[in-house]
Amino acid sequence: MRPTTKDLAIAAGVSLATVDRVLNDRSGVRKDTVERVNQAIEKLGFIRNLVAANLARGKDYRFLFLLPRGGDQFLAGVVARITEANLAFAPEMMRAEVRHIHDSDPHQIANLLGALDPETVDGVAIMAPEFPQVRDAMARLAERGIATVSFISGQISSAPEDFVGIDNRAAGATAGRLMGRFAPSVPGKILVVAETMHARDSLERRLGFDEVIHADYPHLTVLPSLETYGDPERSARIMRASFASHAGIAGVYVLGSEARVPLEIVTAQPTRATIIAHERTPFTEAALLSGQIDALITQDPGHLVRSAMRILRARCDRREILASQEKIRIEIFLRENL
Amino acid sequence: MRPTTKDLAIAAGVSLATVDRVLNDRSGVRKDTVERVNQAIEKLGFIRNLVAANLARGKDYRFLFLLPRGGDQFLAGVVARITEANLAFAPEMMRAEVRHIHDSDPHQIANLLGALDPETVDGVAIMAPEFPQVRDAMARLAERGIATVSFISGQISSAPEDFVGIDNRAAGATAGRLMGRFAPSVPGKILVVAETMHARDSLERRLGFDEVIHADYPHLTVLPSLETYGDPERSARIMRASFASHAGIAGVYVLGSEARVPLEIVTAQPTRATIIAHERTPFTEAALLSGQIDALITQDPGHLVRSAMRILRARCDRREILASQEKIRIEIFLRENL
DNA sequence: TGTTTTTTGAGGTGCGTACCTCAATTTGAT
DNA sequence: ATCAAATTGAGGTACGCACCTCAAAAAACA
Repeated sequence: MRPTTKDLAIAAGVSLATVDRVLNDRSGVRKDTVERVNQAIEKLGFIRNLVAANLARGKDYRFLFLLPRGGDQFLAGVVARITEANLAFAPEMMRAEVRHIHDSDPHQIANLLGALDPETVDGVAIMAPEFPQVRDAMARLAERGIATVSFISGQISSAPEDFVGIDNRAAGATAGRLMGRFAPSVPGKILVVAETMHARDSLERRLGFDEVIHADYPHLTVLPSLETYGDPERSARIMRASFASHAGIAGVYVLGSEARVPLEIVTAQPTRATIIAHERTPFTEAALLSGQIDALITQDPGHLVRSAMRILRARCDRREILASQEKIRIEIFLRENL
Repeated sequence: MRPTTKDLAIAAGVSLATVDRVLNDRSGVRKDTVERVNQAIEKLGFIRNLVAANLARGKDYRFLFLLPRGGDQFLAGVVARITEANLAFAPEMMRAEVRHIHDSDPHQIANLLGALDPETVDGVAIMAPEFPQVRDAMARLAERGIATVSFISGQISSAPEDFVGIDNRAAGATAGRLMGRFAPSVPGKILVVAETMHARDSLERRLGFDEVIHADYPHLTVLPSLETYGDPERSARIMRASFASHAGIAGVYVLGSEARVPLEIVTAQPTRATIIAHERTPFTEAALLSGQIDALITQDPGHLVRSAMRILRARCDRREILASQEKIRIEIFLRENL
């Protein structure tokens, strides 16, 4: 059986009360006593029963996901996974809510973060573009004892362990490698379509993509990124224009998670181009199956959500995480492994 | 706050004892009383606090992983993940041990399974080839109240929800697709190397591989599978023979998880061939990074292990699992997304 | 109707920990 | 040595539930 606090007390030659003081680092214990208890912990291999601890404390973990408002299918998937995770984590006393933000309004975001009450929220996962105000607000949250992680789109400042998401440069490089290997080995042009190049994710993906293409597939020319601004009409217009002005488009790389319009335009062209897109949504899935898309680079929304919650919980408990479980993989989907 | 058994008792108009009898379906409660309690559960949205329940019961979950004896790097990785998972799941009172078996001795395996004591083992994850004896032994385990899942290599009989691992046909198909797209579009031959074609996994992978190649890349000819029987010398010999007798080998597909020898032989050849292998090990990883291997089809050992443990635990608790979390993905690794 | 059987209630104990109080002991400063 | 301050011990209650016992109430039967 696992050693309990009682065993600890006996082994350290102190009382339960003292063990308790050490474990929850309350004041009023001499240094050498603390040391003795810690040695006993080491010696017995004591693992604190967090389950019992939380029972006693009556604690549950309440987390918040701050996500951009928007009709994105990918985001919808994330929200669905949060709902699922609420069920899966209910026995472990974890709950998460979603709150939507205008991702172009740093002021609103900062205000929202500032208004969070440590009494009602234990941790926040934030998906927002980089703004100094947001970064500062996150820092202040930490001071007030609310755990934070950047979610999917990392803040520059954030340390790797505070970021839940993929390495977007590597994701772009992966897309580049696939494009290079899938496209014919003859000179051709690559169209890159993004919602906006103001987002850090897009920039990094493009960077990684270009690196690989330039290094290993010099016969391919990557054209300047087209920005759709999430507007279907604009999207269709600029894409048609590109096809009109560039002959020999061999591939299309859709950076963002909204691939519908770009895809329609491409498939309407007479020549076949290799298409690589990001994120798995009902739409991209169908397109991959039907052969319209050649490959999908994705991150698993379910994993993202659960990972964020586990990390926030570990932060609350001042515990280490199991790094290998929390590393979000850059997944490649072909029709066969969907 | 979440409703407790007390709230339930009040809402149902019965005593705590009766609620307890219903929850743990003990006998001695009239049908309509059971019904009333269940309605109260429904109405309040009562979720039993499994954590407290297990505390009270003093229960912990002890699982067993039955793995083939063998020096395979992939298997070594699995074992390492089990050790890790023991740490990660310790707060949830789950433990797992590894026991090695001779995977060619169904009798020994069946005996071992038969000797398991429900008092000391709550669940078993079994990685073993298909033998009637093993299947029967697994069925008998279930009767004795020990949960079982097939691990990595599924038994024919096993229902999908009793299997933790990937769809090997799809994995083979994925390899086929990559091979088809990576290899030059000119006639060529594909070498397939396996440890043994007696294992179901190998057969299925080959099947999926062939399907895709035949359907979409008719210029490629898939040669009969070479079997290494895990013997490096034999392996080297038959591969050299193949290269000697076949001109124009465009690709090599390494079915099993031991790619070292095949790779050495291939890279010693004057002509460059596309190489696709399975499983991520220190060796294949290095080979992918150095460009010797073109792609890796993998399943995540950490995910496999944790998934098996979560599923076994859910079985013990007679709970549903979160299917999306337990689906093991067929991962594709290129150098860029490693 | 009385009698047996079934069902229900009331209450207790314990799981491993948190957190509280109060008194006893030790320590440090003077 | 003396006194205040810091440290420690002993013991209690609680968390939500499982599991036990015993008695009371209700239902089923004769």
